[in-house]
Amino acid sequence: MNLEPNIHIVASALADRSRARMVFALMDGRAYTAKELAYTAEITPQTASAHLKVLEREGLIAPLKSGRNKYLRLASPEVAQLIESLSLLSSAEHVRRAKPRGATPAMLEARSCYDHIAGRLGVVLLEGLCALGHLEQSGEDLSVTASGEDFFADLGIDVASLKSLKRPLTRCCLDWTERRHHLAGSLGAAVMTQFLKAGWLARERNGRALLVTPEGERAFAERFGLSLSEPESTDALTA
Amino acid sequence: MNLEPNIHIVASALADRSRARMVFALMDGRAYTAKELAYTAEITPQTASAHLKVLEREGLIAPLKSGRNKYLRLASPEVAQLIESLSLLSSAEHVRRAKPRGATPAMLEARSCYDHIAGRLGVVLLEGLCALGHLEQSGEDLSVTASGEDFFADLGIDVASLKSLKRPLTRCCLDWTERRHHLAGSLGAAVMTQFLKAGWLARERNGRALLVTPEGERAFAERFGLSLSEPESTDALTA
DNA sequence: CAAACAGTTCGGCCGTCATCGAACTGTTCT
DNA sequence: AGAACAGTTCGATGACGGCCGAACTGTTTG
Repeated sequence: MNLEPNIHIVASALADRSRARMVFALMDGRAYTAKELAYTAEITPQTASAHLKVLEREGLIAPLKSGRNKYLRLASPEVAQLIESLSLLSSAEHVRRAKPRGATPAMLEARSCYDHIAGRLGVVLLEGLCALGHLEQSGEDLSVTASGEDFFADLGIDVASLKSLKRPLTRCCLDWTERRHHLAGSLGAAVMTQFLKAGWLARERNGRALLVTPEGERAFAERFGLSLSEPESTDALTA
Repeated sequence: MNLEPNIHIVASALADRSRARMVFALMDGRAYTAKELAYTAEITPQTASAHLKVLEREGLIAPLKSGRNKYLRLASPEVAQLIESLSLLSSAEHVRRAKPRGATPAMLEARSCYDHIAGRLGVVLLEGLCALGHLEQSGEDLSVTASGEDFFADLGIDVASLKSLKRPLTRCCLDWTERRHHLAGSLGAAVMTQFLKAGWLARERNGRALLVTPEGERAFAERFGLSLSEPESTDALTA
C-alpha cells in the first residue's frame, strides 16, 4: 500500500474552466468580490458561489468579509506557485494548438505574477540586475551580491531583513509568455512594491497588466540601464 | 479580454483518482509498463489505456516503446514539480481529514522524489550539509560554499559542470511528509545517483522507498555526522 | 503456424457535476 | 421602514467522463 496524497482532489478544484479563470484573475495578488469574479468568468453569481465554495474548501482561496461584501484572494504563495506550474505546462499546449488568441499587449509587456513582476519587463529586469553584478545566477540559482545589497538598500529595500523571513529571498520563476526567467521570492515582491510606491509602475484598473510611468522609464534607464522604448510585443505575437 | 492559459485542461488530467495514482507511482523517476500502472491504480488495462492516453496527450508522461511493451515515464522535471506543488497543498487536506492511512514507514524514512532524496533522510541530509558549512541557506535560498565544492568532489560530483546545465543547481523542495526542506535540483539528483552507485542506498523493488544499506549508514555517520538509528517514524505518525 | 500476451478500441452503463432560474438571508443606503 | 444589492441555497436539467466486458491489433514465444 502506498502513502497516497489526494492530489486529484486539489486538481479537480482547478479542473474547471470557470474556476480556472477566477483563480487566474486572482493571480495579480489582489482580492476581488464574488461578483467581480463571476463577471470575469462569464457565469452567473449563483454558479460562481458554488465554485468559490469549492476553491475555499480546498484551501486555494481565502475569504475576507467586509460588510455585505466578501473579498477573495489566493490563500498562499504556494497556491500561486501551483498555478505557475500549471500555466507552464498548459501554455505549451496553448501555444501549440490555438495560437492567435485575444491577448493584451500590455500584459505581455509587464504584469504582476501574484506579487512580483512578470512579462518582458520582469525578464529584462532580472537580466539587467545580473549584468550589473547585483545578482548572481549560477544555473538557475540566484543570490544577491555585496554590491546588490547596497543597490537594493538605495531603493529602500533591506535585504538582510528579507533574509530572516521563512519565504525564499530569491526564486527564479519561469515566465510563461517569455519562456525565460524573472525574479520572484520575497525580494521580487519587495521590488514590485517599491516600484509601485515610487510611482514607477501603475496597476491597470481591472487586470494584471502593469504600466510603466514616464518616471519609471527614466528610473529604469538610469538605474538598470534598460531602454524599454521599442515595444516588441507585436513581434512576440507573430513570432 | 485576458490572455488565458488553459490550466483547467492540464488540471483535468490530474483530477482523477486513478490517473493521480499512476502519476504518483511515476514520481520515482522510473518507467513502468501500462499494465504495471493499471495494477497500482487497481483498474483494468482497458481503463488504464484510456487514462494514459489522456496523460500523454497533455504532455505529462512520455512513452518509450520496446517490442510489445510500452514504458511510460514522467515527461519532464517540470511535471514532477507540478506534482510536488499539488502534493504540498493536498497533503494539508489529507492530514487534516483522514489521518490514519496506510503508510509505509520505509517511505517516510527515505524515498525518491522524482530524481532526488526525500523523506526524513532527505531532510537531515540537507541540515547536515548546512551544519558542516558545505551548503549555505539564506532564507530558502541555497548555495554551495567553497568547502562544499571540495566535499562534493570527494563524493565524485563535479559541481562546476553541474552549474553549466540549464537546470537549477540547487533547489529547495518542501517535503510533504516532513514539511521541511530537502535538497533538489541537479545537485540533489547527482547526490542520489552517487549514493545508489556507491551502494549506500538501494531502491525498493516496486516503490519509491529507498533503503539505507549498512555501508550507507556508516558513510552517512562518518561524512555527514548523521545517526539514523532511531526510527522516529512512529513519532511522526502519531504527532 | 499457433498460442500467449501487451496494449488498444468499441459500446453501453451509471455517477458526478456545471449550469441556471427562482427564492432566501443579511447588509447598506435613503 | 423599505428599497437595493451581495451572496447564498435549492432543485431540475443536461453533458461529460470513468468504468468494465468483449473484441481487435501487433509482438513474442514455442
